[in-house]
Amino acid sequence: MRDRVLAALADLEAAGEIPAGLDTSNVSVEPPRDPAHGDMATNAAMVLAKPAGRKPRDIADALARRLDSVPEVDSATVAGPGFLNLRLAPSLWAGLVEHVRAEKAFGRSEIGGGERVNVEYVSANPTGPLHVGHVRGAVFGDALASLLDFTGHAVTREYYINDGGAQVDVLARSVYLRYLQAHGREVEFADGTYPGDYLIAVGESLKDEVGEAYVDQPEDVWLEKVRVFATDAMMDLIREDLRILGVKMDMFYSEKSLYGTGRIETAIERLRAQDLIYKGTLEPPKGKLPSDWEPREQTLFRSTEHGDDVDRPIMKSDGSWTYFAPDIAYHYDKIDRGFDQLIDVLGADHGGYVKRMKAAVSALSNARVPLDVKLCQLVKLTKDGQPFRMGKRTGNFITLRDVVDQVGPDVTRFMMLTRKNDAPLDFDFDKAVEQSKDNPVFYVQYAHARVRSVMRKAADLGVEPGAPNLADPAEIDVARKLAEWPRLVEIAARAHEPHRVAFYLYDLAQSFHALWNRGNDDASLRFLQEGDAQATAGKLSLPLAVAVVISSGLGILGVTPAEEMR
RNA sequence: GCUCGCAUAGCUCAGCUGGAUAGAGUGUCGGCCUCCGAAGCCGAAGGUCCCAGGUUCGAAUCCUGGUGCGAGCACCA
Repeated sequence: MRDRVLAALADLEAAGEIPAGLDTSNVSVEPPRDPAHGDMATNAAMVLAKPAGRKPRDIADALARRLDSVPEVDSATVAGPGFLNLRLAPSLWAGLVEHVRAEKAFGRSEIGGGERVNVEYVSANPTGPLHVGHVRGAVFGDALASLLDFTGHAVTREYYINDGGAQVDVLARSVYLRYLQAHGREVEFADGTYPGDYLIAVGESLKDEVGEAYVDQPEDVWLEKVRVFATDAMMDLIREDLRILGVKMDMFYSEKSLYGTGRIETAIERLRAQDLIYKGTLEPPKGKLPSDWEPREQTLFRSTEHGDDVDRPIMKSDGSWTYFAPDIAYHYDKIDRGFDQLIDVLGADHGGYVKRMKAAVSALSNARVPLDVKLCQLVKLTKDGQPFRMGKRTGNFITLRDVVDQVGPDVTRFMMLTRKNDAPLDFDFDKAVEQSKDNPVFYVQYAHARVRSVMRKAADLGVEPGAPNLADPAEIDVARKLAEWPRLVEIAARAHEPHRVAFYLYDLAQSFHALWNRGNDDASLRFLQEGDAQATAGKLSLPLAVAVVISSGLGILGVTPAEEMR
């Protein structure tokens, strides 16, 4: 439609009514907020008034005369300060609905242009099963990846395994204690070990594997072996957790695999070549000083050159790498693999980490590869009106499995996407289980199920969908909502905001339910026209088109469209 | 103290990257099932879009400065 308007503008230009060479990039042609204004509206006259040296109303009038003669436009009227409202012919809506019904890929786009995008998400430490805090990031990252895929990007979904740091040693020692326990020894879980019950089984299977080989042996005999054994076991747990949530990764990338290969050194050298690495002593942090602060000379990355607030240590004073160094190497590896864009999905507690990582990626890629870090805020779990508390110390926390077992993967995923990622999310267990209208998942699935129900009945009657016949405002309303889908997908993809899809689906379901209920009052609006196969055929395309969009939208979110509600 | 994020109806939140009279859900009040599934629909009431400036035809949206809340802030990842 925008093309029509631009063509009309070109006509005006040719006719000498407006000056040539105007910048039309700000001209928008969109459905207006208030449908009473028309089907489409353009701000062309207001945008162009100033550069053209004409009054907005004059341009709008001239444009209206041109557009009136376009066949798809029923009427073009000037309103307000210079808006041009277009009323489109019903036949155009019918054509759209038919298109959507026949074209299952409606909404898919190629705006990504095959750009290679790496989405890293979850990346939970391999020290235990995933808990609720991880679920949000997992669902968000997964939906974002699907959204980018839907819009023509070549997406890689990736999990970074932090198996190189001190926390996996802690894990290994904790498993060792369980191993001793499996041999009947009395053990004590000191601070700084993981007491979770989930390690009992790991200790036992370690016993099955090595027998008594590690009992009463010094740490240097078993630590390395137990670490590998334990992290493998934890990753199996995590993979299983992801599976029940319906998250599929393309790639698990091990931090440990970076060590001893010179890759960290290579990445650091690359920074050094740009004079971004130096030895120095950081200023103490402003405000409250940590009690044990003392100045230390460290190897630092000059991240301030790339927008960070202070330079960051990459090497500890004892000469070993900080966690930041392998992270730099890991991101360098992503750049090296040829990605055009990187996205990290992290928990909100990593906020302080964003600038330094962006600085590193900017430096390593000569500012070629953008890194977008999406921080997911906390999930506040409530049940019976009471907040759930998780104690990491006690090893007592709500696991992903607890949530999925109780409410199912579909509800879990949808609920996690009903808030934008940078706002905290309330997850109410009772409502999630309740399956009532408080629960938006069911509202959307219900719409889909209603369509399927109609189709089953139509099939019984032997009626096939035919050319759509739309007349009633409620029908046009649904069609209009469908027409927004491709544009919404593009906006959501550009903004990296999959939650927009969830809200859109709710809106679409709403206008569909409204139409459905209009059928209660007005029999002519029912999809199944009793005893009139031809009329029924004309009605079936619209609900089918709705089902097409709902299922591809839910597909992006990773939620199953329901065939029927039970 | 610094950094990042958030602030919109009683409550929980959308708001299409600057458009017209700011929208849903929930709660309150009032209606709709001999009917393709009422797990639904329709209507009413409810607003200083945190405050103050600025940018322009036009601001909830962009900029500056405040206020409040949250998260983070040197050899932990």
